[in-house]
Amino acid sequence: MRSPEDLTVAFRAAGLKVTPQRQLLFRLLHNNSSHPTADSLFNVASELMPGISLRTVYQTLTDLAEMGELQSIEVGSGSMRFDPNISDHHHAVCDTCGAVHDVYVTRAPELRGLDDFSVSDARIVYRGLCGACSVASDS
Amino acid sequence: MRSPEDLTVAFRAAGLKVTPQRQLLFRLLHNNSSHPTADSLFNVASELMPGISLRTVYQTLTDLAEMGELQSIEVGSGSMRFDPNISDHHHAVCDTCGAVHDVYVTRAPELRGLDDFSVSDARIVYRGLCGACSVASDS
DNA sequence: GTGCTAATTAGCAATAGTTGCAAATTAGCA
DNA sequence: TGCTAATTTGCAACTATTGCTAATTAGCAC
Repeated sequence: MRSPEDLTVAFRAAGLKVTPQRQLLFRLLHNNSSHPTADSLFNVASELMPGISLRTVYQTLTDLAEMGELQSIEVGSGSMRFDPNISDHHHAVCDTCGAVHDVYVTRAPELRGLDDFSVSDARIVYRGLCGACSVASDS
Repeated sequence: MRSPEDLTVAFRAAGLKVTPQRQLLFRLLHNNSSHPTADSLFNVASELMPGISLRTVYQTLTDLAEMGELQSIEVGSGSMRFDPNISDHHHAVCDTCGAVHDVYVTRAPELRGLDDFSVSDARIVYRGLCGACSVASDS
């Protein structure tokens, strides 16, 4: 995702308005690698801007995703997560703490059984134990 | 997933009862590669056994998944899908018709950025156009 | 076959996450 | 400064799923 400043320009160029709510969300998402849900973002945003609505958070996330500034990912936690890292990468989810980590895959897997299918996107979700939880379970 | 006959034995061995509802679902799932949702199974089951409850379909799917006879998969369609194919494979989803196909991957991808994470499972979801939809869009 | 008991079913309420809608507000332009 | 379309908010609605409970039933012992 681009910087809040760049997004301000991009939003205006797309005929979208730049409101204080959106600026706040731009800042909260920039360089955010926590893969937040709409709700967790709403909680943080509410501290800084009491009265902001969850609906607005959803709306802005949808706008950003439509502009290609965000990736929305599903990792089986029940709610959608948003990732401002739009480089080609995948995700690893800790079964214990639920944390989501970015993963880069160097060798594209080779497919079988996909004779008649043109692939436009591939997403890998790894599951397992993250470092911290793996240490915690040694006892 | 094992045959309805084998599942009957396995359920009883696990202290679970084998009801007509469950037997019907065993049959509907056996060799089923359509990756059905609970609701789509319920619709088919209702034709054959009017009065069967959606709740029972969910319950039986949960039981089968817990016994390792079914894989539950999420492909972003909003609802869980169930796959009686429990061999090591992945899925390809057509963006046009929504059909889900089984995919086998021969070469495990090599990871970067996962220093401290012990992977226990990996799931790949491909998106694109299936053969039929790709033909249909040539015009 | 009969009876017992725990498992199951069905129906409905409840929940979580998300989206639709409409009135009031506001950004951004002329 | 004023206009207008975009936005925000609050709430209702919606979908997929699970919780709960009374009534039913499978499967065992006899």
